[in-house]
Amino acid sequence: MYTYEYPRPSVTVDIVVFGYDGGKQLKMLLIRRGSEPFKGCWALPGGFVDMEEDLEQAAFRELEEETGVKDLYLEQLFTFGKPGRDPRGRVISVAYFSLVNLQDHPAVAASDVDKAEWFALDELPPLAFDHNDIIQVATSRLNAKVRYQPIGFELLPEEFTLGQLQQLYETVLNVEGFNKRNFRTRILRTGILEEVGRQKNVAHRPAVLYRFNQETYRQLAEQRDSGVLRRALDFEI
Amino acid sequence: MYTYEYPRPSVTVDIVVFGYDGGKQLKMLLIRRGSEPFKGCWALPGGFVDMEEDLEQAAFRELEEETGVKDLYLEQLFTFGKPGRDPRGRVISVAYFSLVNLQDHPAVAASDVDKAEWFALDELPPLAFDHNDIIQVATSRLNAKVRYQPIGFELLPEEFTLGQLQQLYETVLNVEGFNKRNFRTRILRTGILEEVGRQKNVAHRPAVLYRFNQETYRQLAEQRDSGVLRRALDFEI
DNA sequence: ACAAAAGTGTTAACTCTACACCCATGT
DNA sequence: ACATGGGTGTAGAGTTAACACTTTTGT
Repeated sequence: MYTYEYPRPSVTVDIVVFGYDGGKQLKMLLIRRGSEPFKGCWALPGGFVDMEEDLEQAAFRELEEETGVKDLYLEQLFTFGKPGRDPRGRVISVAYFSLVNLQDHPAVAASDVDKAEWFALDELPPLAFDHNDIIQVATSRLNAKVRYQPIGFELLPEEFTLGQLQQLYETVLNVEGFNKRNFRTRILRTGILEEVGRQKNVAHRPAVLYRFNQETYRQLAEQRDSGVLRRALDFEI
Repeated sequence: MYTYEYPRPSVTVDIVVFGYDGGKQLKMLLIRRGSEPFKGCWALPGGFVDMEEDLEQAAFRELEEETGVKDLYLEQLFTFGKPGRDPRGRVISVAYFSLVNLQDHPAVAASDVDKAEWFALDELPPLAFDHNDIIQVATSRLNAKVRYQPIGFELLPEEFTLGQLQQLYETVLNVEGFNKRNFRTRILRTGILEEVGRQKNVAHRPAVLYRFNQETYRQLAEQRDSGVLRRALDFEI
């Protein structure tokens, strides 16, 4: 038992993971709750922060424990703390946000009774707590992020074609039929893609495979932030 | 006394308020701590979240209690939770962020022993806790925000000239000598400024006074977010 | 030969940049 | 008259948007 002079809230983390498999739908990683409250209900992976671990560490730990998903990049999203958002009492939750490709993160292990699954974004089940609000904020963030950061880095496999990248952008922005010519010109002029080969065994002209050059990206982002470059690194399509 | 089955962290809010007075420096609102730890040291305004209040409410309350500053717009910045950031034990702090004009928020009341003061950004005193880190994150956020949101809304008095707005942008972006012609064209074409009169009693051609039209801004932002407009509302100067 | 997707050339409309210049006011 | 900051015209460079076209592969 732990005793304090003033009442204290509990602190949790919740993790919103968007996954992409090359199709026309983004997916999201959810778990089925094995215990009360909301037992049997779908929810975002997450749980209580331990006293000696950093918030981000807690997010990595809970995510792996509950879904088996690991080795990803987490970004803090927002902290939800409205009184009453959790029936167990005052619970403040720091939400994290991630983008992964489903090929590299297919494993969805179950810890004990919980179950984890990828859901298409437009077929999400009813969710526990205020997790709909959290997903709403995450979706807005993704839509904003796509305009100024190269999300392909995270959502596509290591090597990809410009066609795949364009399909991804159309999926995330929920539009169709970007002009191929102009999409290519825009992406390539940023200079952050590196040719690494060609497709093999496809029933059409094999596409050039590209890889994101993280180092080039880092340098350009730094130059932009320090004001040297003004209009570089514009991911508006 | 309050007793729990598992240990719990404390949760605080800290508020980063940037102020602008028309000059070449932004200012920041700090308080002098009247109690341990870091007694006598300068720090961001902030304090413990009450059990029945929302996080944002706590930020408003602490800010007013400690500095007298109120009636401002707060935006959540980031949550800092590294173990060891506070000598009192595990303390997780949700940081908020605000922009105000100093004319409308000059009052800097002292609650009991604490003192509150505006400091020029490049003359900040040594700060308590990890408040330097928090300010660092806030400064980055401001620099990013200036590119896609009309910060003049918050940092300038209700009515202002394009000259004042340009001075503000030069201050925030830390550059000099934007081309006046092009600055004007860019700002005016967004359509979010509304003419409200002319300067009086100035020793030069009186400038047109403008006001931000919040309603127009809201509509444009909505259209952009829903994908109707693509390149509207670009605040890149 | 065909289907399928990759990839290219080109042009008219538009936007950006830079610089020079004019304007209205108080002293 | 002049200092001061407000405000405008414009041309050349650069970018965007749109469309039609060519290329390379497997079947």
